[in-house]
Amino acid sequence: MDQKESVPTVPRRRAQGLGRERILEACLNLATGTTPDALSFRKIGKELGADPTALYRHFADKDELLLALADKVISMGMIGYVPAPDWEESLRDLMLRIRSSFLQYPQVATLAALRVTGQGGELQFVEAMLSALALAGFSRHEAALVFRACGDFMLAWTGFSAGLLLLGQKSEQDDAAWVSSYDQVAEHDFPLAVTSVREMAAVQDEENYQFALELLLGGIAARLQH
Amino acid sequence: MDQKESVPTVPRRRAQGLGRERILEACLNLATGTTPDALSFRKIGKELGADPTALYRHFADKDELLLALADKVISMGMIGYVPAPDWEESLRDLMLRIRSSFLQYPQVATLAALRVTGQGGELQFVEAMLSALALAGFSRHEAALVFRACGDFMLAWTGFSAGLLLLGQKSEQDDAAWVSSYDQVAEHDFPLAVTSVREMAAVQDEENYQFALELLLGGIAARLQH
DNA sequence: ACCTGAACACCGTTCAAGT
DNA sequence: ACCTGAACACCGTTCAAGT
Repeated sequence: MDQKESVPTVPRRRAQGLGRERILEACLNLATGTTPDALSFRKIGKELGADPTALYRHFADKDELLLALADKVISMGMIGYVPAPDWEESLRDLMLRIRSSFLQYPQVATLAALRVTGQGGELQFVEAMLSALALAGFSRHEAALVFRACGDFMLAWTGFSAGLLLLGQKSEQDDAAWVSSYDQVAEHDFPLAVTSVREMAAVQDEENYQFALELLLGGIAARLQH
Repeated sequence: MDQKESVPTVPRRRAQGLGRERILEACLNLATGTTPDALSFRKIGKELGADPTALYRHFADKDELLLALADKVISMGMIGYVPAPDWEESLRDLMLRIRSSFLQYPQVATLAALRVTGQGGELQFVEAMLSALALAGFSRHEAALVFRACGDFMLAWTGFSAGLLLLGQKSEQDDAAWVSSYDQVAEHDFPLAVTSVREMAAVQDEENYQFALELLLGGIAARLQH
């Protein structure tokens, strides 16, 4: 009630100050979409209406900014998650929702897929995964191994997919070149490759991930029956 | 025998000319090791004793150079491959040998894991994979789906692993930070994560890939039994 | 026909200077 | 306490000029 605390707690106080939260918001805005280098300091600065180097006042370097962004993206992906009665359903849900959250911000996904944030969102995800694996009946040791396999499977493939999104039309050119180059190959030398190239090139990344995920989950289930 | 053709065909003719082969060799030399940006045009030029921009005389751009490099690496990985009597053994072999060939040149792996070379090495790999899947009894359509799942699993994870190699000690710092940050978390809130973090962090990437690969192969085998 | 070197538009990061 | 702007050492790529 005195002069110091009389400033009302309306959200717009210190609106022109930078602050970590405002910076992270601006970064997520920029990271929607598939522009490579969308997250350069110069572009973030422009988005914020501030000098690029002002960011160093709030984050030690690009790395720290990136990890904070990544954890935010994981947290957003965990919103609304509820464990299913079936452990396999929970695993599937987790490995789809974090992936799709990352793919909304491809630039964050490519840069942070191989990093450990060590922060809240990641903790939620890890706890949920381990909980599902415990429910499945895995021992603590086995659960740790299966978690790493699943987690890195998801992160590796998500980084891969995000890279494809950022490649954009270059990736489509690759697929076209795949078909046309195999068409010029002697069918006698590579009969299976030449016959199947169209079918293989037609597979879209998202269905491919889901198919591989089912294979992986199938392998995990098979492992439970000794 | 006349003056034009009298130059002996010893290997050292046009030794100072650049040529695609010499450039590719120099690139592979530079790409051994885990230096990020080892394959910049300026560094390649230095390695060759030529101006960086001279490369544009032999490759349209960095992309074309990269695809040629990637295909060379795949070809090297296929050397000595012989199909096993067991289809599962062949798949495993292929998905380990191409990975390990790429990981000898991490810089090539990160840059080219999500590209299609459309060239000879890739053709050999694709044909060998499809051949193993046909032996397993998969239909043409199913084989195409399983190939894409296996191929992209291998490429995605290999790109992931190469990225870890290039991160170097930063990646080790991440693992250390993983353990220490979870140690500061209330065990009541995240009991499983806090209990298992050491065990999870201890898993090495190579064993992790091999474990996940076995799960995937298990899932494929399970799928064959309807 | 092939190579050179200056130049352009970008990076992340540092640091002295401003307010 | 926070922000600015010039500077540094890098990128890939283009282009006029050399031989």
